[in-house]
Amino acid sequence: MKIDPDKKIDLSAQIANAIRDAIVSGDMIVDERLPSEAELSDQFQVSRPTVREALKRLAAQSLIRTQRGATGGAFVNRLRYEEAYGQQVTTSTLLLSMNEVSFDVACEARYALERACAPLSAERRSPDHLATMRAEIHRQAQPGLSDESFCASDVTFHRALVDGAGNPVLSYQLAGAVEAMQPLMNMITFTARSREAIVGLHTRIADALEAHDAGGADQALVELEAYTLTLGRDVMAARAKG
Amino acid sequence: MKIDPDKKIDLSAQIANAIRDAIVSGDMIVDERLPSEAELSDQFQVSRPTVREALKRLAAQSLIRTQRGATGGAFVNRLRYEEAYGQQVTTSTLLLSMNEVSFDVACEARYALERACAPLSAERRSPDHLATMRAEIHRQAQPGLSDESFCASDVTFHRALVDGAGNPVLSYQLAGAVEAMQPLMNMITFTARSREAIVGLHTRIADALEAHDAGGADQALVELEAYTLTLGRDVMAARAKG
DNA sequence: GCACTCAAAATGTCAGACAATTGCGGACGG
DNA sequence: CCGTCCGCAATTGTCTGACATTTTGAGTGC
Repeated sequence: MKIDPDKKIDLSAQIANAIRDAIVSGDMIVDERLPSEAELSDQFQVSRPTVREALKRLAAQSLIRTQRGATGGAFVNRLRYEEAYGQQVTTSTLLLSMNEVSFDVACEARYALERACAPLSAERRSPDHLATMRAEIHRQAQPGLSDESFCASDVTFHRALVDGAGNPVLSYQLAGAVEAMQPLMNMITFTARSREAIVGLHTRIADALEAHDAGGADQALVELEAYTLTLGRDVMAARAKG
Repeated sequence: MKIDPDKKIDLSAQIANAIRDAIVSGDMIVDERLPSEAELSDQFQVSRPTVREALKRLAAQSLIRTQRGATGGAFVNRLRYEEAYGQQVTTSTLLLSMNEVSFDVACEARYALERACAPLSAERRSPDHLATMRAEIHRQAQPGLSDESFCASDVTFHRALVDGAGNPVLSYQLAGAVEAMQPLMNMITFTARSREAIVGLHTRIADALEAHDAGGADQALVELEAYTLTLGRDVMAARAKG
């Protein structure tokens, strides 16, 4: 961890990569303190601003955290699920919006992943998860709800479904897929009739999970995917025409 | 986009967040040029090093790219799948290694997600995907292969399975789950007998996908998950004893 | 023994300068 | 008229040095 030739890429990027590799490979463990900025600049033979740019790169990825004061410094950060969620959602959202991912493709991915969770969720969902789903269903049935709020509630409902599987790795992976869909879903205008259909399917999902009925949940998800797809296609068709 | 009070968090973080929000919200579009560092420091009323730290944070997340020279500057970067893959894998790997995720939980998540891809892959896999799988199966049957190479080949095989679904969003989401498992898989010592069993299951998966047999692929994946689980548990038991 | 003060260490921020790179336009020659 | 070359200007990359701010801990006085 001392390589800094006259490569073409930034010194700060090289230093950040060197430290990142040390962290990922396990050479530096969680909560271990990095050398101070002055020591690093001495060690890498660069100036302090360059070291700082490297540290900011790492901080942006939540690989380190910094603390001021006498016993302060930069520390290897324990990457928590909540932080990782946020980055995942941001990245997934941008991927979808910048790469002209069609509604169909995104929808297919989302429901394929959710259906992977459904059997586990049917087995393990807690009363808490069921309560969250019931509450969101109730909210979605309110007449005055805006389209944005309806979508937000939809996301909460589906996240409860995913979390019900009791597998944090699955929850983490799914967070991106489900939440990144929200901007696409927000384009849909939910009529009273379509809301009724969705609430009905949500109810069937919650009922099936409560009854530990994996097959029923899967079937309802398949129908929900098909219905969501038609709603999305209607929007696209209307947009193409208008 | 001009908020900089005397908050407690770094100015560079605030500036980075402001610009990130502008990008995520769509206020800045792909390939749009940001103001120069001098202009930004003027606009935000901070010094140029502070602006640079903010830009490095964004660059670390692949949100912008920079270019030197007269017509250079910082540009909103089109986030590509390949870049996102890398970050996803790094993040997932660290999440697993830093949060004491058990082999069982990681394994369950991985196969749940792969099984979500299997039906789509059975429908759409190209000859290319099949050829990749066959090649990796052949490699895995070589006697002199190291455990690491066997694991790497395993990852390639499963990525071909996932890519066969023809859904880039799915591929992106799965990349993290599959590749982040590799360090855990590397702990396993693959005996000749266990390799034979795995190669057999891989062959069944490839055969099923070639025959467009979603059910067969799913069944083989279920068996592969169960078998991988026993291998992992043996390692854990041996480690606990020794 | 307790509270207060102050020094030291570290990060955060600033100002100014120079180096390196790159595109563009103008000058020059054919 | 056209092409080539040179140099300038704009921009990022890097360095130096300084000061501000925060935090801890040790010393000091009561």
